[in-house]
Amino acid sequence: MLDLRRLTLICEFARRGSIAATASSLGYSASAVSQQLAALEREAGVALIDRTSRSAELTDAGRRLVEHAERILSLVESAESDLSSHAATPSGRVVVTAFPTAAVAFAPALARSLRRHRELSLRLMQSRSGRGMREVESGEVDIALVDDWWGRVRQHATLTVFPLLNDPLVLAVPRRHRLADPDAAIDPAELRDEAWMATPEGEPSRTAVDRLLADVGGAPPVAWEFEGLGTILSLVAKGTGIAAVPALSLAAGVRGVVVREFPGETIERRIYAVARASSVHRASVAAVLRALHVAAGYLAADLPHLSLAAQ
Amino acid sequence: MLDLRRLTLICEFARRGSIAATASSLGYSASAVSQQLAALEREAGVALIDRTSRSAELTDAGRRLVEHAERILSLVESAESDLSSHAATPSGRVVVTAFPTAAVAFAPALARSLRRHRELSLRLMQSRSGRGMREVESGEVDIALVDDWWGRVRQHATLTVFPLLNDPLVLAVPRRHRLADPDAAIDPAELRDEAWMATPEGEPSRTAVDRLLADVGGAPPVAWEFEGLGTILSLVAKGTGIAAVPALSLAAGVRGVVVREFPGETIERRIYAVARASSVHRASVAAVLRALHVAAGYLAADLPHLSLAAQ
DNA sequence: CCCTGAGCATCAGATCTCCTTATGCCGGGC
DNA sequence: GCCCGGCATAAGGAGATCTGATGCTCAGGG
Repeated sequence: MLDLRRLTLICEFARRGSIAATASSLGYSASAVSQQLAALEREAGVALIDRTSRSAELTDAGRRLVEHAERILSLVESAESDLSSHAATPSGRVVVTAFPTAAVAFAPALARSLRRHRELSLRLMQSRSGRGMREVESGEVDIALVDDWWGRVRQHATLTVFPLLNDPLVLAVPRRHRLADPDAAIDPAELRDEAWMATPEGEPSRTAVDRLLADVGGAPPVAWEFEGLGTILSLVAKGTGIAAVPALSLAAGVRGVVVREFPGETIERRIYAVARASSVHRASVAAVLRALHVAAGYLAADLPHLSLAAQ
Repeated sequence: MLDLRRLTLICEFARRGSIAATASSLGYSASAVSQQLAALEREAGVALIDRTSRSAELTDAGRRLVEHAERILSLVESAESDLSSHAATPSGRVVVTAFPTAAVAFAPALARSLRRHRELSLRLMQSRSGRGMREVESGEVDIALVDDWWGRVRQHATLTVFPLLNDPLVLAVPRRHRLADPDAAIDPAELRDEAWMATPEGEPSRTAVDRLLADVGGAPPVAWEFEGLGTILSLVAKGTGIAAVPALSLAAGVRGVVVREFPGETIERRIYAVARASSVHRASVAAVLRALHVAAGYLAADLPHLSLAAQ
C-alpha cells in the first residue's frame, strides 16, 4: 500500500526539484529521501524518477502520482482538521500527577469541575516532589502539580507552567492549646519550648519549616518526625504537639486543629500545574487545566491563608 | 500524520464491529489491532473508540474519521490503479542474474530485444549456479537464468519457472584434430587416449561431463582442469586438448574449434528463467522475460545443437 | 585540462516501529 | 461459581527508517 509519508516526499520533490532540496525542506538526510523514493518506486512497480548522477526528475508516471498524491494529502489534511476542531469536545484520558497534599486537596474540586465532561476520564496519581516535571516531559503523565519553595520553577522550552496557588506555612495547634486563642500573642521565644512535629529531614517542606522557625526565633528541636502531613495534623488534633504546615494540607479537613499565622513574614510556596507545550491545546488537557484553575479558586475561598497565584 | 494502514484498520473495525473480528479479517493479532488503533487515537488527539472490557465501538469522532478514511482510501486505490495500468509501458530497472555462460550468450540478444524499451534498464549480473533461485526469492534480483542437469528445477510456490533452452554437451576439438573431420567416426575407446580438459570437480557441468564420458566408453582421466568454459574453449582452439562442453558455451564465438556430437545419447541440461510469481506481470519484468524467449530463439537458430525447450 | 563542489546511490549501524505471544482483567452466559 | 471470549498491556524479535560515511559522476570555473 502507498505510504502517506512517501507521498509527501514525492510531492515535495516535485516542488523542490532535487532530492537534496527535498531533504533539506523536510528535515531528512538526502540518503533517507533517496531510499524512501526508491522504496516508493519498488512499491509502485514503475519508475517515478529519472535519476542521473547529478540530477533527478519526475517521469510521466511520477507526475501522475504527484497529482493523485496532492488530492490524497488534501483529504488527509481535511480529516486531521475535522478531528482537531471537533476535539473541542474533551474526551479521552488525561493523566495528572500530584504530590500527595495537592492530590488530596484538588481531587474533590477537580471531580466537581470535570463532571460535565462525560467523555473525559481523569487519572490522578501521586508522585514524590521533584519528579512531576520529568514525568510530564517524558510523556508518562499529561499534567503535573508541582510545588516550589525557592523560586526554581521556570518556564521551559517544551513545558508550559501555570501558577495556581500561593501556599504559606501556617502554625497548627491543638484546639485546647493556649495559642488556640486567636487573641493570644505568639511569642517566638516561647515557641522554642513547644513539642514540634515535622516531616522528615530532606523533604522540601521540612527544609522550609526549618528555615521559618530559624527566622522567627531560633530553631527549636523537632521532637517528632512523621511522614505525611495528614498524619501530622491528626497528631496535632490529638494534642501530641504543634506543627508548621502548608495551608493546603488543611484542605483535608482535619478537625480539632486551630490555625494561626506566624508572626512576621512567613515562608510560602507556589503551586503550579505543568503540561507539555505541545498538548496544552489538546481539548482534554485544556479542560483539565481549566478545572485546576477553578479548583484552585475553590480552595483559596475555603482556606483563608491560601491565595490565588498571579499569572 | 495519519497512516493509511491504520485508516484501513479503523475502516475494517467499522465494518466488523470488534477488534477481534477486525484482526481476523486482516490477518493480524487482536493485540496488534488494539495497539495500532490506540496509536491512531494518540495521533488524532481524540478518542475514536469506546472500549469496555468486552466490547469496543466507534465514538462520534471515530465515525467521522471513518468517513474521511473511506474517501482517502478510495483515492489511494485510484492512484494505485492508475500506476498499475500505465505501467504497461515497461520502465525502471530489471536485475537479471545468470551463470556465466548464459550471461555471455544471452547478453547480445537481450540487448537487441530490449533496445526499443527506452525506459527500461537492464542490469545483468553473474552468479554461481544454484544461487539464482534464492536470489530471486529474496528479491535481490528480479529474474535468474538457471540450469538443470538432473531434472530438479520445479515450479515453486512463489516462483514461476520458464523453460528456455535444451543445451546438450558437445565434443569440442581443435580444427586440425583428426576428429575435426565430420566424416571421421568417433570411437569411444579411442577417446580415452585424448588429452581432456574440463571444469573443476564439483561444478555441475563437470559432473555431467564425467557422467557422459563414463557412459560413452569409460571415464578417461581429465588431464587439465580450468575454471571457465571460455578458457577451455580457447585452449581447445590452441590445440591443448579436447573437451565436452555445453553447446551454449559456443555462443561466445570462439574460433578454431570444431564441434561434433557425441555418439549415442548425450547428456543435456535445461535452461530456465525464474521470476517471482508476484512480479511476472510487472510490465518491466514481463518485457525482459519476453526478450529472454526471443533471445533463446536467436540462440537456437545460431547454434544447431541447441533447441528451444517446450513450455 | 584539472580541480572543486554538488548531487545522488549505496552501505553499515543505530534506533524506532510493528507485530506476536503471553498474561491478566472483566463481564456475560451457562 | 466457572468458563470463555474480548480487550489491554508488557516483553521481545524482526523489519523499517533514519543518519553518517563513502564513492561515483559531472558541470563549472580557474
